[in-house]
Amino acid sequence: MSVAHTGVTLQPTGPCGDDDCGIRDVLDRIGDKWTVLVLVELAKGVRRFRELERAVPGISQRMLTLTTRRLCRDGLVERTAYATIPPQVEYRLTPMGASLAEAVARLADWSREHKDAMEDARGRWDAAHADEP
Amino acid sequence: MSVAHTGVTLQPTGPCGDDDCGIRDVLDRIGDKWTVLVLVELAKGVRRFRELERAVPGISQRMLTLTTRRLCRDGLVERTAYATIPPQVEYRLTPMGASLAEAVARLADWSREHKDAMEDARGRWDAAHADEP
DNA sequence: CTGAATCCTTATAGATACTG
DNA sequence: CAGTATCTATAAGGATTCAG
Repeated sequence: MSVAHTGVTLQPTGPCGDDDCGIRDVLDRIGDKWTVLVLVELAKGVRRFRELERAVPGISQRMLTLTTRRLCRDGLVERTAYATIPPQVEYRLTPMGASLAEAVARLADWSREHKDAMEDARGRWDAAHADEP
Repeated sequence: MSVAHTGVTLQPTGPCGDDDCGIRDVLDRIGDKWTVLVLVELAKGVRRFRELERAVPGISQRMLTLTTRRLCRDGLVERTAYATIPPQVEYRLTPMGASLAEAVARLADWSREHKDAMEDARGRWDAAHADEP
């Protein structure tokens, strides 16, 4: 399980620069525009393609296809296709995908907790730098 | 706003449909290429501009400037400039920044725990789809 | 040393039309 | 319904130069 509640888990001289501590790996996967939204929606239960499309407003068919495929490829989502007419495809999180969704939800917690403080900070910053180019 | 014209403007994705859980908010902030790396480096202690540049290999001066400025603006990092010659500028995490770094470290934990499983999954997927376009 | 100002390349994603 | 296939727009990031 997790370690270190006292600070960021890092090695003393910290190779978080050269080949980092795994942070870039996750972000390369969920850092895009749609992945987490699909992930979070699937965390609510099994969804069909069209259901996902409606549940994630603004996503294009193309991006949903690419996003789900990447998630499947990474073993985070399982795809089940039924040879019916019209076709029917179900997506569901794998256990690994669910654990990622869980970890991501923690970040969302952080966001909600600090949203106001950050907006205040931005307000102050913008006010203090209102003159500069 | 005065930051916009310099280049970095992570486009807001808008509310995540019915319930914006805050996930997009965080990712719009740390989902870029450099922010978390700088964040994690600063979690190790106070750093000067050049120290950061060396500690985060591959980052350009421009991106380091933009990244630190954004972090400062959001109240995650505090900047202290000394009017020496040559100039000397120190960056350090605020408590809020430290708490974000902590949350991000949890995600890194997840990554390390599942890195192998994901690579296996990708290997299987690629093998199973070796023929298709 | 710590930036700011420009120009330029390339990922990423949006729009649209087509298909089994 | 669940995708493919193109084409295009945009902005994120890189390289370089200049400045306090």
